[in-house]
Amino acid sequence: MPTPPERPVSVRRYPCEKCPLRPLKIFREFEPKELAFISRFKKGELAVDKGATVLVEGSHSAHLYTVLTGWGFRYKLLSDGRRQILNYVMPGDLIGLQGSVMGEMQHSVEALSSMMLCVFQREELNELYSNHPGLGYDITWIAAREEQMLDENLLSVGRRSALERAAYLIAFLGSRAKSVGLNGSQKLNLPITQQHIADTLGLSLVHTNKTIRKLINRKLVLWRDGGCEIVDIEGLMQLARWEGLGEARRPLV
Amino acid sequence: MPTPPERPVSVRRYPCEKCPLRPLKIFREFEPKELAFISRFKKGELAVDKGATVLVEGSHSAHLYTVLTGWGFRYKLLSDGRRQILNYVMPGDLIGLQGSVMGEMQHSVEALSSMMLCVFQREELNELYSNHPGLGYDITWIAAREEQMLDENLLSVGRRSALERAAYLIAFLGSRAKSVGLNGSQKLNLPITQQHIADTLGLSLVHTNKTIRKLINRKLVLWRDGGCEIVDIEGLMQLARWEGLGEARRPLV
DNA sequence: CGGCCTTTTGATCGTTCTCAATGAACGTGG
DNA sequence: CCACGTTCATTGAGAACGATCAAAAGGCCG
Repeated sequence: MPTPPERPVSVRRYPCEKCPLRPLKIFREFEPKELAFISRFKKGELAVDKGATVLVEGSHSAHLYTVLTGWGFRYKLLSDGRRQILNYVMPGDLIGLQGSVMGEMQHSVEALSSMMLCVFQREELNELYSNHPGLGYDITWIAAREEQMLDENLLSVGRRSALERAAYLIAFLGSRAKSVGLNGSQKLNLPITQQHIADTLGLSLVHTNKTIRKLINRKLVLWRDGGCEIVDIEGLMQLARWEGLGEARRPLV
Repeated sequence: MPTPPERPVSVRRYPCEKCPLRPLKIFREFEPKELAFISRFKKGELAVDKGATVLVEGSHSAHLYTVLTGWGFRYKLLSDGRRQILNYVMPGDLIGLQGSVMGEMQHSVEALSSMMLCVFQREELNELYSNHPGLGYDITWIAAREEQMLDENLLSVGRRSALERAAYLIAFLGSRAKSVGLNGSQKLNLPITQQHIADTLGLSLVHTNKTIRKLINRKLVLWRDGGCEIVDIEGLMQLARWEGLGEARRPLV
């Protein structure tokens, strides 16, 4: 049940100067001037409920968002309802760039948990490019990183077996979550259902279930509390023949 | 047989002012200042033989290329040799942006036909962003477009049947080729083997052959002269439930 | 002519899908 | 507190799609 996007709340509980994400070592440091611009660029915060639709394919959104907290996913639908999840979004990720740059969203975004988003005004992107070329470069960097993740996903869906695919996906999400500090102590808990995994891997729900059971039997993951917990990420990576994400520091807009 | 990238030839048979691509209606018009910068940004031309490797996964290329003529494809390999073709490149496309922006190529690029590439110096990207924000924005635009194509491909490989996938791919390549004027008269001829199609769709070669035969029997395509000829692109799109590419004019760097 | 690459075909195998049903966990309203 | 609906996970059986194996045919080029 798609919920229409809320209008941004104007309350700003997280001023950019006190951004909880920025101190993470994975993000590059910003010049004070850049930070000041970002702070001005930011129009407010938007709270999104679990299950709500953040952006809809075909819409012309006037906004660009950065995820502050929570998880979501990008997906596309075929006209008969088949769904393909393209990628997941988590804290620090930019959403809606495609719509901002190319005019119309070609995919939808849904919240996997409740989320808090920073809201930016699409029109001011031009000013960003004009006055802060470093930030413009950063946006390209972010787009290139998204492309890299998609390449990896496409390799997986196209050429890995069901078991390898599942192992890859879980290791991939675990690595990303860890890099933004989403691991309570050591254990990574992914807030996704098996239906999400199926729609990401291009498999049926039933076969996905049987595949995950194999991962559980191999003591690579656990399934509890309605989500997936990673036990042995090294084992998952080895099974999937996956090298892991690059460790480069990245920009946070 | 991967051929190491040649060093750029300095001969410039195609000065930017006389670029054969720029007049095409699909590309947006550039300011004289922008054109002058691009012309200075361009370091030369590189001729690549059919079958040669243009960029290698893992390498740190100092160059960024725009395709002037010819076809190629981007791909990734698993350690046991399974290959996934990620996307195709044709005139007007930028290649190597990932390597330029993020430091290391995460995929390889191979020439499907002989190609002519415009060579740009990676280091000068910063100057581009600083002095020509409009061009910086364009590069982001190009990256977002690539992401959009990948989304579409991922949907296809993940959720379409073999027949739909093949129809989608051929229609997709045909549409792109047409938009850059690669249709000799009306007929579109794609210079790819069935092995390429198989590696793009995530299918085996044998099954790909049988699938293409069905398309031929339905009079949607022909196969001749070692390549694919499109007969009925509407029929292909309908079979794949594909809406077609957006018609927006795009930048050409 | 002989060798290579690509396409084609048939036969069999196995992975994954579909259908159908059940079970477990949770929240809600009576 | 319990009955009920809902969502998500699980299981079995049979069917279908696509993979693999093997072989041959066609085209191209030296």
